[in-house]
Amino acid sequence: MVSASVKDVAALAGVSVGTVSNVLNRPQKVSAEVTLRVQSAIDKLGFVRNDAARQLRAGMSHSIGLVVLDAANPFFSDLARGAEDRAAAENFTVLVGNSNEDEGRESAYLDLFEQQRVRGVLLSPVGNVIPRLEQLRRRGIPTVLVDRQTENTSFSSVAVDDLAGGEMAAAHLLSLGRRRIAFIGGPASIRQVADRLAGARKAIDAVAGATLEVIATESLTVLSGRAAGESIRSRPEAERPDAIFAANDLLAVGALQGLMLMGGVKVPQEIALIGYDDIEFAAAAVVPLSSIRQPSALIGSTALELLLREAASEDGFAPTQVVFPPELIVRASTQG
Amino acid sequence: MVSASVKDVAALAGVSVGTVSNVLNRPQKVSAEVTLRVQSAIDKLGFVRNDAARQLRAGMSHSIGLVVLDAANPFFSDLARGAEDRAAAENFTVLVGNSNEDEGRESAYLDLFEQQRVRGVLLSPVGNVIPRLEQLRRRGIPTVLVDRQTENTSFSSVAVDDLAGGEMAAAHLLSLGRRRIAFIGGPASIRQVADRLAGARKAIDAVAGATLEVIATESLTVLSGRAAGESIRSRPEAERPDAIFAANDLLAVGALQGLMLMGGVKVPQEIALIGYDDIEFAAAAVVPLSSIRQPSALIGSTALELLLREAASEDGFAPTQVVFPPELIVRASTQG
DNA sequence: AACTCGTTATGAAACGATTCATTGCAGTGT
DNA sequence: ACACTGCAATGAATCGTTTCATAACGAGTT
Repeated sequence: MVSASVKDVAALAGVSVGTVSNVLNRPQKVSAEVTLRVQSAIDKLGFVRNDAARQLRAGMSHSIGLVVLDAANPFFSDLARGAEDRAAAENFTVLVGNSNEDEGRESAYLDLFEQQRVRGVLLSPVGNVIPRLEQLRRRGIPTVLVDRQTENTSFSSVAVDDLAGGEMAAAHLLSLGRRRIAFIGGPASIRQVADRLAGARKAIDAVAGATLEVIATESLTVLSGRAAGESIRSRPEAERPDAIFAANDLLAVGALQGLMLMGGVKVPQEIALIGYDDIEFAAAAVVPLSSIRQPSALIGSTALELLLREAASEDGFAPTQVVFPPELIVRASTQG
Repeated sequence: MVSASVKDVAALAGVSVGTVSNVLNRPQKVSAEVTLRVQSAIDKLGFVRNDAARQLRAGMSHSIGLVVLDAANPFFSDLARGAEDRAAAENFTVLVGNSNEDEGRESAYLDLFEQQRVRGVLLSPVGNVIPRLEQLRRRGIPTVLVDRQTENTSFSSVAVDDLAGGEMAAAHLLSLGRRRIAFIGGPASIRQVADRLAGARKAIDAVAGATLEVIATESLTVLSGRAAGESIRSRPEAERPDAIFAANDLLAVGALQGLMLMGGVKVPQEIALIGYDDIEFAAAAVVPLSSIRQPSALIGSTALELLLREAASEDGFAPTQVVFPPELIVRASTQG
């Protein structure tokens, strides 16, 4: 026998299976003496509940499915952590799937979660999943979208206001007296990039004499940022911007390297620099980076809470859109 | 009714439940005509298999549990990816738990995995878990240790030879003609750190006139590395080492920053620098970093394969220890 | 016509935990 | 002595899938 069942425990303790179950789930219903006997039988046999049987009977699992775009991205691992901690507090487990920005993998994880009868799904979507999510909902599995504001208000979502974040970053640079601002970022097809740029433009348009230059990059990586930084450094001094807003911290770190290479441009004296995301590495850069912080863990925990509330309520739950404000973190790269 | 069962499908298709199950699991046993009828019933009802019921019947799940020390560490996320990909190929799912170097969380995940009746566990251990693993084994759940060579040969393990890696790194520096080597790393209680240092010492002792200086750090972070780098830069030129081996890439990146600050020490002209792990960021550093690459994804996939083999075999499986050789990656920080 | 295969399809049993209507029993009150 | 209350414990039924011994049926052999 590989593992003991309630039946074995009941036999050894000389009680019925129902009583064993009561000891496990409603201890107050069972007399102290019997509880003791059952407990010692459990210990002796090394009994461990079979989750599959519990779930089958319960009809639903105690798990939440989470699909992220990129498990290696600190933003998502923080988000996942936030969700997991919140879930643990409610006695739920989070199953994490990494779609790697691939629609096929995303879909495979949704299938898996459906088979597992998860209580709900947290999703940072790749493609147009709305029809699939509507199907899930019809089968009693609610979804909350994370890191994406959606036009479709029939689903709950938790996101950060990237427009406000972009505005905040640009306004900070303007408040330092900088007027020739460069935005580094791309591809423009990524919503976050577009929103952050739009926010920056809004702030800059509001100040007379301030100009915005957009330096497009192919990706949101350190390498792309470095190339952008180097191209700025190689310009005649008069043609350089006096401040840079990078669409994320990886770009900013790269830009910093590109600018400082060979005793080049001084940051922040000649060019002030601000990034976005406030990843752990930002504070540890050669010149500690100012950044716009996103409450990644809070996004995760909030999304999970919304999801559980939605799952608990009978149909007719009103979808809720939560948008967090970003936060400005000032460090050396925009000081002095 | 929230979701349809085989019974509903059978009724609609006008066949027995056994036949529906056969369509799902042994299609060749069922006539084409019936298969068609069942399939269309499945589609019409939106039937989705209930995994809990399958598992209950099967007695074991199709999942593998994986507990890592730090989900945010690229090394572990790569390892997890390797394991997941290999698992997917065998139709298994990997449940990832993050112990965050906490014994309590580690233990909680092992409990959870046991309740889920996972097929096996992949573990990067925190404390002394051997007794717990022996208990698991007695209950039919095998374990493979990852990223840890263990004296205890009763369990399979997959790891990298850190001694050889350290030796390789130091030998590379020596081959450049450098003789005053500094090792940056700590705390010494971490086995990986100790092994890498021991390997370096071995290589250095073999070369007459070569010296090794150990600069202890509190942690394996960018910040610690930077402090070490700055302390070296602030020395009189004659007392500086001519090469540095950092215990991991985060330290190396930090050291690089500390050295280059304010047009300081030139890397690699004045001081050559090599790190360890070959994280993605290493290639993107101000001066691209040489490093010792660990095959993280390969470790994950190999561990998973060992585990499945062990799980499939009846008792009496001979535990296997796999040790991978590290690989030297030469970049600008040790060239020229 | 009786028979043996071979191919399909059947449906009851089993997996293990939980639930709930029911029973047993001791104690109270009349 | 009887009824009543309340607490403990019982055990059969249930969840949905898979399995396997059995049945049904048609085709081919004698």
